[in-house]
Formats: sequence, C-alpha cells, structure tokens
Amino acid sequence: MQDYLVPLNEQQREAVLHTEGPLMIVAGAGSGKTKVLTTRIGHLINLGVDSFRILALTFTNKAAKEMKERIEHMLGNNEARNLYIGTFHSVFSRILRSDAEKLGYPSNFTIYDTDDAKSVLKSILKEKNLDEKHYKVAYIYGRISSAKNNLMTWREYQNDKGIQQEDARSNRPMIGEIFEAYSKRCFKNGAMDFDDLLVNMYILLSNFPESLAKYQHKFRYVMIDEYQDTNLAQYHIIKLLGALNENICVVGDDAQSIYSFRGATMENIFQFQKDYDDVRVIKLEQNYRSSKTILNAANQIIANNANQIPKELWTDKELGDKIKLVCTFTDNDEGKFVADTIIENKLRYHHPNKDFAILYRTNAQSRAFEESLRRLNIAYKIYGGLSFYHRKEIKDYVAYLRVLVNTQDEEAIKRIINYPARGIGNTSINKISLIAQEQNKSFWEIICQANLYGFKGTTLSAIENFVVMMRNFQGIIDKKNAYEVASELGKYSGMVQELHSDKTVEGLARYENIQELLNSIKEFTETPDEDGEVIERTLGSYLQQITLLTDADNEDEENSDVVKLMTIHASKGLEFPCVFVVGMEENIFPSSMSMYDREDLEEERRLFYVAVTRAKEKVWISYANNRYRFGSLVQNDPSRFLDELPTDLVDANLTSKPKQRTIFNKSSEQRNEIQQKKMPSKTIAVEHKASTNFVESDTSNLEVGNKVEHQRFGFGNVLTLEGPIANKIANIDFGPNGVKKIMLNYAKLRIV
DNA sequence: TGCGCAGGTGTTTTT
DNA sequence: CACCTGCGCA
Repeated sequence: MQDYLVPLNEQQREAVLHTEGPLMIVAGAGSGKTKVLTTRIGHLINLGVDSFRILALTFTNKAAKEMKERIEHMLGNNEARNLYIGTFHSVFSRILRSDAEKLGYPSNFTIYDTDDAKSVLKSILKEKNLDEKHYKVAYIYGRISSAKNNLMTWREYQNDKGIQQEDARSNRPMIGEIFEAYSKRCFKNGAMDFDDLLVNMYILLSNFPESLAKYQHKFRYVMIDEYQDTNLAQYHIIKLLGALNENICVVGDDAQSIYSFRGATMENIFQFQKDYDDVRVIKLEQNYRSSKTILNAANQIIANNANQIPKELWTDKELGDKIKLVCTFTDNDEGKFVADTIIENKLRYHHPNKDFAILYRTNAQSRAFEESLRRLNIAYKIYGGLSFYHRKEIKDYVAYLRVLVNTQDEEAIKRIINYPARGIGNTSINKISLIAQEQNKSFWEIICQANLYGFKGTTLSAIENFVVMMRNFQGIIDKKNAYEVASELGKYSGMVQELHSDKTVEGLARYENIQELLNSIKEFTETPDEDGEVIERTLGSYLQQITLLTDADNEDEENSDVVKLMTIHASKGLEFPCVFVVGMEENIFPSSMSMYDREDLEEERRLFYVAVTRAKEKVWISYANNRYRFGSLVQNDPSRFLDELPTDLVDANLTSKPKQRTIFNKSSEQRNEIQQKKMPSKTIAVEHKASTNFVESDTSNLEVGNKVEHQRFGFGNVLTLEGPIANKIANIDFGPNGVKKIMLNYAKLRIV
C-alpha cells in the first residue's frame, strides 16, 4: 500500500481509491474532507494521470490555495502547479477570457462586483424615472441575481407568468424591464457581473459544441468542493463538463449548507444521485476535530432539522470541557466577558491568541469585541467586512486602470471623470450619459467628441483635458509594465496628491492603502509565469483577478498570533481550539429575516451547527439582554436554539456579572411566562406615539414612584432604581408593554 | 460646481 | 449609530 493511504480510515481510503465514475462523498464536519480530496488528486497523479487534466473547483480562493499547497507537499515536485484548481468564478473567468469573442465580449472584459452592479442599476432607475425608495436597488439586484443563478434570461423573466405575478403583487412590475436594461448595459460596457461568469460559462458550453468538447477532453477528472453550496447554474455546468468521462467527484455536507440566499440548493445533492446509474456514495462520519462534548452537542442541534441526509458523526476523542453558556446584561458586557475570558484562559492554560475565534451572525456585531479586546491589549484581526479592494480610494484608483484597459466601461469612467475634481459635475455626467443612450454610442465615444454634442467653455476643455490625459496613458500601456503605468497614473491624475494632502488619520491610511495597491500590482507583474498554463501578467489579467479576491484570501499570516473575529459564514472550513459563539438572541440568531419560514429557520440552525463544529476543545455561547441596534437599546429574547442544547453538556451557571439570569435557572413554566411577557413588547412597543410635548427630562434625580413617558414603550411607573450613580438602571412598569430595565444614561425619558 | 448640513433610512450571510 | 441623499448656498 502506498504511504499516503496509510493515515486514512477505511471510508477515506475508499474515496481516494474510487477514481473512475461518479462519486459523492458526504463529509461531515471535521471528517478530513480536504485530506481526502487532496490525497485523491495526488493518487490520480501517482497513477499516471496527466496533471493538466484535473479540474478542482472550490468556493474560496483560500480553499483552492490550501489544496494546491497540500498536493504540492504530498507529491514533492512541481506537478501540482499544472492542476486546474480554483474557485468557480476564477476558473470560469479564465476560460471566458480566452473564449470571450464567441460570446461577443471583449477578451479583456471587466468584472463587476456587487457595488459596481448596484451602481449600474441605480443609473438605470434614474433613467427610467423610477422611485429608488420603492424599487430598492438591493432588492432588484437580488431578483436579477437569483434569476441568473437559475439560468433565466431577461426575456424568460419577462415571459414567466409566475414571476410576473410576483412582481405585480409586490407592485414592482418594472423589474423585468430593468433586468433587460441592466443586461444590455453590462454587455455594452464589456462587463460581466459575478453571476454572468456562471451564466456565460454555461452558454459557452451549451451553445458551442467545439468548446464543450474541448473542455470535456481537457478535464478528464472533475472535483467539486462544498457541493452543497452549488446553485442551478453551477449544477448544469458541472454536468456538462463531466458528461463525457463521468469522472465527477463531489464532496459536500448537507448539514453545512448555508448559502441558499445565493441560490445554493441541496436539491443538487439529491439530483446527483439520480443523474448517473452507478453513483458511488461514501459517507465520512468520523470527526477528527472536536471533543465528544462538542460533537454531541452539535449532533443534537442538527437533529432538530427535518431536512437532512441521515448520518452519525462520531469521535474517539476525550469528553472534554462542557460548553459554557453565558448571559450578560448588555452587548458591551458581552464584549468584556469574552476579552476577560481570553485573558483568563491565556494565563491558566497558556493558549496563544490565535487559539481563539469569536464568531457572530452579522458583521455589525464585531464592534463590542474590538473595543474590549483593544482595551485589554489583545491582538486581534477582523476577517471579512469591508475588503481591501472595496475601499473607496482603491476602487477609485482601480477605476482608472479599468478605463485604460476597457474604455467601454462606463461605470468606471463615471467614477473618475471628476475625481479629483476637475470641473465635470453631475449635470455634465448625466448629460453625457443621456447622449450616449440616444446616439447608441459609448460614454467614451461621446466625450472623445464632446465639441459635437453641445459642450462649451470650461466644461468642454475639462472634458477634453481628461480625454487627452487618458489617451496619453493608453499610449504608454504597451511600452511600460503595469506597475509603471499605475504609478504614473496616480501622479499625473492628481489622485496621489489629493490623498497626500489629507493629513487626517484616515487620510494617511488611505494613502498607505494606495501604496499597498501599487505594491500588489508590482508583485503581480513581477511574478514569473508558472510552468504550464500561462497566465498573462498584464494589467487586464490583474484587474480580473482582484475583483474575485476577498479579504479571506489575503495572506493568512498563519503564524501571526491574533484572536480572529469573523462571521460564521466566513468561518466555514476553519477550525480553532477555542470558540466564542456570541449574540445568541432571537432576531439576531436566528435572524429576524429568517424566523418565519421553516426552510430559512433550518438554514439558521445549520449555521449554528457550523459555528459549534469549528471548535476543537472549548466553546462559549453568549447572549446579551440589552443591545444597541440602530443606535437605540433593544431587548431580545435568548435564542430558541439555546433550548436545543442538551443540558447535560452545558454549564450554564457561569455568568459574567452577579445579576444575570440564565434560562436554565428557570422552570419551564417560568420560561413560558417570560416569553409571554416579552412577546407583546415586539408589537406594542412601536405603537406608542410619543406625546407632542415630549421633551427628554434630566433623569439624574429620578425617584421610585415617578411617572415617566418613553418614546416607544409609553407611560410607566418607576418600580426600583439600582446600579452605581454613573450608570443607574431603572425597572419601569410600562403596563401592557411589561416591565423593562432602562439604562438612564441612554434612554430618553420624560418625567410626567 | 462644490461644499456643508439636515434628514432619512437601514443590517443577514458573500463569490 | 453611521452612512447616504438631497438640498441650499457661495
């Protein structure tokens, strides 16, 4: 037996050795999925399969990179470099780049990220005179995106009875028309959005038999990671690619399907088994990551879902510590608790910072933890959130580069034509846009001949200067490398000067970001081509690459010793010795957007499952009674998921402050009482209308027995006062709205 | 055209 | 709270 097969268990080995024919690996959390995939690829190469003919698709660049590195390590030579391993989006963009002309796109097409796409939609709404408050950009983008993920064209969208009814019912009958305009505009701009990369890949394979044949022959073995996250477009592409050889191996875990909002459907898992006569299904059920306690708790959580493939995850690890459940008074206390606990565990058990992860449902929750960690001088890093390439100054700079590469890119021109300010304001921009529409020409063509379209005086010369400047840069694009072009661009456009003159802290940071951008361009242009698939080191290929990059893909600085903060979504695929799952409250987790639908709720539960199964040794779960949201204090019930935790695996007595209660201290009867009391506050609270003479009173001398008015809760009686003078808390009986704890420092009260 | 200010509005999750 | 938009003024 080969060395690399030895460390595998029976099922893992079986998966590696099953190289021919369709294979589905159902891989539970922590069951060695990546190990199997990489060993399998290494094994194929070892069997003599040409490494150029293996394709592996992942969802993140990080996963792709890790796979590549591990295979390289296993093989000990350069063969791994020839493998086609990448994200769906990056691999398809590479393929589309070489075949773009077939679809009528320029080969240096621009990739629009979500921001770009939304700004195109905004322009269209303006042109069509639609009310942006009713036709919300995010909503429209979502409609269009999910249509595309289901391989639906704008024409099909307009002709689909069901969809038209839906849009009519929501009183947005124009979406089909917007979809059409949006598609045409992107095409005219020589641009594809994220979804187009999938749609166009599908079109290429289904409409051009010679392309289909080419890639079917090229990719003799196809592997798909995180198969549960694929959508319909991806499903069809995979099916087409694999139809000739049927050597398709998909790896997934239905219990970790958490991207349905992006069109992912578990149906693909079931369909895969129906599509081929001889599908082999292998389940990996031994977990190598978590303690028994953690794994058992996770199993119990997921058992509450009706919709799942039956499997039993087990481990031979120790029982380990109980899960700790903690309730704090406010979100800031929650932050303090986490930071304190990290210090304590560092001291007592010698955990380094990097052993800890703080996982939350939404990015907005990170702030309380940032503050508390900073206060205790604990090094941390936030993953996700605003990625480097989404910062304004970077997008501005990149927009210049985009225009140089593709003058059709109207969005990019609009972004920079007046940045730095050079006297071409919104009025002129809109005018140019309109003329371009009417003349059926590109924005760029119009400004090249601005004198023909009624522009005069200072505006005309400003436009002409801009065109001349951009033409000059285009002139040097072939003579100098991408880095030189980019740095001269910064100098002569006035951008660098503009940023340099801003001496505020933020301004300085922006300036540094630009330097970092230039460095990354330099690095890209100077990296020699790898053997095999030649990646052009041009500005165009650089731009395509960065749009598909996310924060998670940045150099991970594996060794940097920092506490990691991220959303649970971003944590998928990762593991940490110690995990804090925070903000376990109704409306947050489960999200208020996903509470009223069984499917949505089950996805939230899978998300909770993902969070808990990230941990190897220790898990803390916390929630706060009071939390700032939208600037005001709100109260949420403890998450319903907490009730699903097995009590014998949880230590719920731990509290960060003396006065907390935990739901486990209450009898079920009391628990019902709490719920009943709290329920109405959600509905009635908004119904109270503050009196017209509502003026915030000075509450520093508030006394028990005072009558007060609260803007949302209405009129109430002060029952008790507690806490230090600097942070007094009043218990106030708001009658039908129940008794509330009100922090006088924050709440606005009128003493009646 | 550009700047400052008031007012309104919104937060799931991401390639 | 924090961002964005629209409006009025120089």
